[in-house]
Amino acid sequence: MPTLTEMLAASMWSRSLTTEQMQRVKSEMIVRSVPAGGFVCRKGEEVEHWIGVIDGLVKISSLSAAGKSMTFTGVPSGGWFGEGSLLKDEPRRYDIIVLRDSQIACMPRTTFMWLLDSSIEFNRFLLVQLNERLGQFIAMVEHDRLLGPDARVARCLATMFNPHLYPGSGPLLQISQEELGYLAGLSRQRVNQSLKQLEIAGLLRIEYGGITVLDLEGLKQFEH
DNA sequence: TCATTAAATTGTT
DNA sequence: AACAATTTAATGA
Repeated sequence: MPTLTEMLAASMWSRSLTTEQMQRVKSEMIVRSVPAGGFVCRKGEEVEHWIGVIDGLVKISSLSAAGKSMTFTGVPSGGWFGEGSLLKDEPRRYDIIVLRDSQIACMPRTTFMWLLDSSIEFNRFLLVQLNERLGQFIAMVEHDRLLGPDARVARCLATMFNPHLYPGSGPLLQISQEELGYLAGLSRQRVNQSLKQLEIAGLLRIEYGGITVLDLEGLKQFEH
C-alpha cells in the first residue's frame, strides 16, 4: 500500500522542492484513515485542508434538496482536490465520501499558501489541474444530458483516467464494477452490461477488480 | 511449493 | 436483490 512519502514523491508539484521544503510539507501534513462509506468532509464545513488520496477511491457529490445524490467526479489514488474551496475561502460546496477504505492526506491551509508563495511548480500544477477540471465539466455539460448508461460509464472511466490529474503507473485502473456504479449513478448490473459493450467496442479490457483502458479518446467520445 | 479456505468480485437472472 | 461462478489472498502443512 502506498505511503504519504511515496504519494508526495509521485506528485508532479513536489519535484522541484528542496529536501528542506519537502520535509516541511511532510511534517505539516496529516494522514487520516477513512473507512468505506465514511466522510472526508461534508458540504458546508469550513475548509482547512487541501486533500490528497494516498490510497483508495473518493467521490465528490452533492445532495439535492429533493434528497437525490448527484456525483460530480471520482478521485483515485494519487489525486489531489479541494484547491478551489481553499482559494476562494468559502465553505465546502460538496460532500466528499470514500467508496472503499482509504488513506487520506490533509495539507493545512497554511502549508498550501506557503507552497503557493514559494514554488512555481506548485502553481503550475494547480493551473493544469484547474484547467483539466474545467475541460471535464465542459465535456459533461456538452454531452451528458442525453447520454445513455454505456456512455456515462465511458465518461466516468475517462475522467478517472485523466493522465494530467492522476498520473497512474499504467493503463490499469483499480476499480470494481460496484464502485463504478456509485460514481456513474448506476446499478452494478447495469455497469457490468455497459462494460461489456465498451469491451466489444475495443475501448477497454475488463479485469478482475479493475479496468484496463485501451482507448482513452474513444472512451471520451463514446456516444451510444 | 501446494492445497485449502475465506473473502471479494463478477456474471447472470 | 439474489445466486452461482470465478479470482485473489491468506493460511498452514
